[in-house]
Amino acid sequence: MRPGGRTARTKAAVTEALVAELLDVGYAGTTIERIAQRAGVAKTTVYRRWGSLAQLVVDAFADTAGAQVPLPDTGSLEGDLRELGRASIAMLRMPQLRTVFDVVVREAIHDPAARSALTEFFAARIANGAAIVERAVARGEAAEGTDPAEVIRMVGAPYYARAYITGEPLDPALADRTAAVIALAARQGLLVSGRGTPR
Amino acid sequence: MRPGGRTARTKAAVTEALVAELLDVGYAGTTIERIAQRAGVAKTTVYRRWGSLAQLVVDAFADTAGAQVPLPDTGSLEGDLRELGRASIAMLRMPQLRTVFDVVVREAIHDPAARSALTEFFAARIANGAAIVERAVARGEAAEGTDPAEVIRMVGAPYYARAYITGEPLDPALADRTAAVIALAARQGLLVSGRGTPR
DNA sequence: CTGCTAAGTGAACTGAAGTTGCGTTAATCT
DNA sequence: AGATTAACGCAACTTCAGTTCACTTAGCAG
Repeated sequence: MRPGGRTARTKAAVTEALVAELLDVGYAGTTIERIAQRAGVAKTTVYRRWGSLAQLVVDAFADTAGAQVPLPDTGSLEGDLRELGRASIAMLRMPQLRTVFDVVVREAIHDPAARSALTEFFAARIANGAAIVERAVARGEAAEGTDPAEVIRMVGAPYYARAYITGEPLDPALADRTAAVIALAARQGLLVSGRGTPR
Repeated sequence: MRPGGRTARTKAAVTEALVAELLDVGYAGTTIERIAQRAGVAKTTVYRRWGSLAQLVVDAFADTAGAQVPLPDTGSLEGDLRELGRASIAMLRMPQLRTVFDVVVREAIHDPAARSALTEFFAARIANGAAIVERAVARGEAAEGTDPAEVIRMVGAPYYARAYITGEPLDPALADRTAAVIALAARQGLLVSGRGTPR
């Protein structure tokens, strides 16, 4: 009963109903009872398997988030960082993805399960993006010893800060400026690991 | 009855009880009923004046957040930005302030009242910090036409992104590196308003 | 001092989220 | 195929946040 049986069908049905409900009535209006009804499942089932709405969302996110985004390779560090930034902005603008992401960010503030799902999501993205920086170092566009993780983190920070903290608009042009700033810093050796670098 | 009468006393008592409860049992464990009890007030009163726990927190935040933080003036842009960053990190580490801030950030994701409270809070901080950049331009440390708001925003982004999005640790040393990166970018004219600058 | 009104009180009520117990279905093992 | 067991369904129940309403108190005006 573990692999592709009833369990998997139920999970798929519930997850689909969840996303549909989130889009229809928003997180505030979403209830487990309605999701269960929509998925053609008893609410007991949902409560037993997930326990709460938040955990259900986190679970759905953790499943989806693994999708690898193809890394840009424009030939220059600044170009790659710009593409990376545009991808982040585009992601934050996809309604159905954003809805789920919003919930995870909210829950992560006080729920350890959501926190680790989100942290792992970014850890994977950062690890994935490191190749960009390594190529740049090889080309001499970034100083020897530049910390790849720190570069990728710095590139993403402005978008997320705007979207979730200051609440300011997300303009794709922001990616241009951010890429220029970080590429310059990397070239000048301001992002080498070690001094002034946490961890 | 408007000024310093019963109304004001009630508000003060409830606000104090709110913060105490948040610190004692966390947001998840906090209920309006307990706050009312602790404040020596009927829960009806709280429901009528604030309507929900979230709005109560937002109200408390909006009242407190006006406090002006003294601007650093170290004599150099990088030094000022570093101090600014350290202040942000320190703020995010004060438990009772952080508790309230966490709730506002959470609520801002789906509640317009919390969203505008938070956005206004940062707008004030950014406006306040602009003087640092203007001094730097006057000293020739930043390019003519550098957008003060953008500099301040960029300096803050990494801390908030770490605290609320990626969930990575907040090391005061992060302020050093961030200040160096942004100061360099400002000097090189990468943060002038106009091209590539949203709004 | 007397009356007026905004604000607060307390208790009863409502409704829906979440739980429990037991019977049923469906995948897996031999 | 029959036995086994994990997962699901259903209906009743519990619990508590949030509402309602009739009544009381405190500040203010004339």
